[in-house]
Amino acid sequence: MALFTYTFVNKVDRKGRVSVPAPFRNELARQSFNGVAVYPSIDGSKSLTGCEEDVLRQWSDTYRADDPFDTVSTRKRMRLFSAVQRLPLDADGRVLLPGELLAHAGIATHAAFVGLGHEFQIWDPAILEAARKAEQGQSSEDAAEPELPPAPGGDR
Amino acid sequence: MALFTYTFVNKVDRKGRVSVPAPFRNELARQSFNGVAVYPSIDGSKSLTGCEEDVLRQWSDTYRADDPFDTVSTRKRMRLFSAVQRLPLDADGRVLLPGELLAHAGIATHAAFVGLGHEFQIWDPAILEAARKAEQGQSSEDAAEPELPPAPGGDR
DNA sequence: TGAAGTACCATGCCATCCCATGAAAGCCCG
DNA sequence: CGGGCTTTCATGGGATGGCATGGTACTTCA
Repeated sequence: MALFTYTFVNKVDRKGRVSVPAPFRNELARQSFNGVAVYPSIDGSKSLTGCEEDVLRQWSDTYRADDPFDTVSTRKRMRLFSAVQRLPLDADGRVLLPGELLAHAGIATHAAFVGLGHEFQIWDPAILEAARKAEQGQSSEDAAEPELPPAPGGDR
Repeated sequence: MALFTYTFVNKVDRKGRVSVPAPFRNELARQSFNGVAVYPSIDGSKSLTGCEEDVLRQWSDTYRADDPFDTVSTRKRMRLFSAVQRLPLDADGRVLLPGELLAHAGIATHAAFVGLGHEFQIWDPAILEAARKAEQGQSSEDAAEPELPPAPGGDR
């Protein structure tokens, strides 16, 4: 299974093309589909989420057991799956981000690929920076959440 | 599980390459990925932390089971994975430390590899020395903590 | 025929690979 | 016990290939 780490900032050209960072590409290459599934992040942030097709399939399987009358499940599935685009990688390892997705994430000239383990997000660098600052301020204010554990395992 | 001990000081060449100490390398060789996972230390010190990639994989596997709508999980994963870089070892047992990581740790010409058991840290030798001194002064003040044993010599 | 999208080609930088050097430690054999 | 040989490491430099990026030609559909 893929493992995405680190944050890479690449340039978006006039046509909306971006190079997917080579380490991410290598992870994606382990699957059959030569590309990436991208959709607006569901955590409400101004960003996109990218992952392998397999991850979506796995989630779909867990929802399959839901009661067909469960409207919450339906709403979640709509939010999750209805906007997913499968973007193929070109010969040079780039994807073409549709204007719709670029607009959602507020991306203009640069895109930050942020590794989140089994998936990753795509941000406008400035917006990402602002979100990080906000997060930091918040966690030091409310002090409800303890600092990230230095040891593996920790507080999950 | 790997066990990292002792402190080694190695040189960083003009390209940013450093030899990982052979004893550390032998510990890392027990896993499948021939490399190290490195990230800015979470304790806030001007240093980097290195560990096995397998540890990251374990973390990622446990997070994968989380509900995609769990925003807390997403925030945690952002903090965990977005700054972790997986550095491959070259044929001579060296890694290339990216400029960003070098800058964070204030490393210029030399890097001190400090064994911490299941993980290790990478410091600029001078900053490490200063941190040890500061620690010593502090612990002699409150006298709660026993003295940190004086580090056995610097560069081999 | 024009515009948009797609495939292909070109370039420059940087990381990776490969080889060489030197020092130190361990080993073998006398 | 001692001397020489071999191996392991750390370190340096040069060359090659990958990767990010920009541009051009071609195709497709309106």
